[in-house]
Amino acid sequence: MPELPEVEVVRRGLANWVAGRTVAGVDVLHPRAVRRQSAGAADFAARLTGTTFGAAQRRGKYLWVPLAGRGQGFSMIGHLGMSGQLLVQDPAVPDEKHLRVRLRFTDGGRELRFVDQRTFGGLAVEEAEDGDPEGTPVSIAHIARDPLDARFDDAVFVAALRARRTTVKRALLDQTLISGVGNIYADEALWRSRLHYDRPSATLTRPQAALLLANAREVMTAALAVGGTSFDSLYVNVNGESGYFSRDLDAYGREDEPCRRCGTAIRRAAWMNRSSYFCPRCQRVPRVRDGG
DNA sequence: ACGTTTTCCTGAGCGC
DNA sequence: TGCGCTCAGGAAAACG
Repeated sequence: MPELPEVEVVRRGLANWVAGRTVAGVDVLHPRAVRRQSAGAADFAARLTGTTFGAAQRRGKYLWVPLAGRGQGFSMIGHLGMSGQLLVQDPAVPDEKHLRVRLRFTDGGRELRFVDQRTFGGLAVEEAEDGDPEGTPVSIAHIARDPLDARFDDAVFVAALRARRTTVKRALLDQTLISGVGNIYADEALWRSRLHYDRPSATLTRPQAALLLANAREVMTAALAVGGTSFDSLYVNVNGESGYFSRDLDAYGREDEPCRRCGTAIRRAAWMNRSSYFCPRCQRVPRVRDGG
């Protein structure tokens, strides 16, 4: 499942393979893949055709490519959802089963393909913030910066986390508070911080909140260094290759396996229609003292 | 206004 | 063999 490190790997692939190339044509094979485009698939194709791609950017799990030439002032935004892939593929390679969008280039070289089994992801051409050299799409203004962004403000995050009336894992997954963290890296950051997912965020001390942030940053940096986390063929880089971080996970997906700190069996709990993996010994919810 | 729940989607895996 | 069920989960809309 693509979270920050996986999306960053894809962003780098786009920067390497499609920057400076001009779009010759667009095939939308599934309208749901461009549902963010309010005027529809034909509008998506028309807005891209003839534009030149700039350097790919990323915020959290969103990525985008600023457009130049006749697309000036707009960006192509993408989100991989759960199973989205952006592949740079030789035109001779047969269509993937779940190919949703194809972009062909004027140089006749490798095309860009958006492949997505579950169709939670998508592409769109959107207006960029006025005068922003990075072409940040207006529609993601509400997404917080991510912890690998030089402009992420640690002190603001720590204060906001402690001000929230919610639980700590919900807060980690709230992209308006901190972006890029999904279920896998949330569980990993909590494990490293010895915090239970249902811990009320307002009960964290300032050092605990700072440690949680540092651990989230650290685990995502480590994952990025080895190409991200892959469990199956659903997450790959633009060349179709998997990452290797899954072997280094300490909590996620390790139900019944021994905690690498204390040996206690890792537990999986149903949580918000998904799963939370945690060590029942290292990560306890502090008992709420009753009234007295 | 804010926090919580629902909704979207498809394929793998499993019990019967 | 096939059917129905559960699970995977990001983010925005809908809800309270």
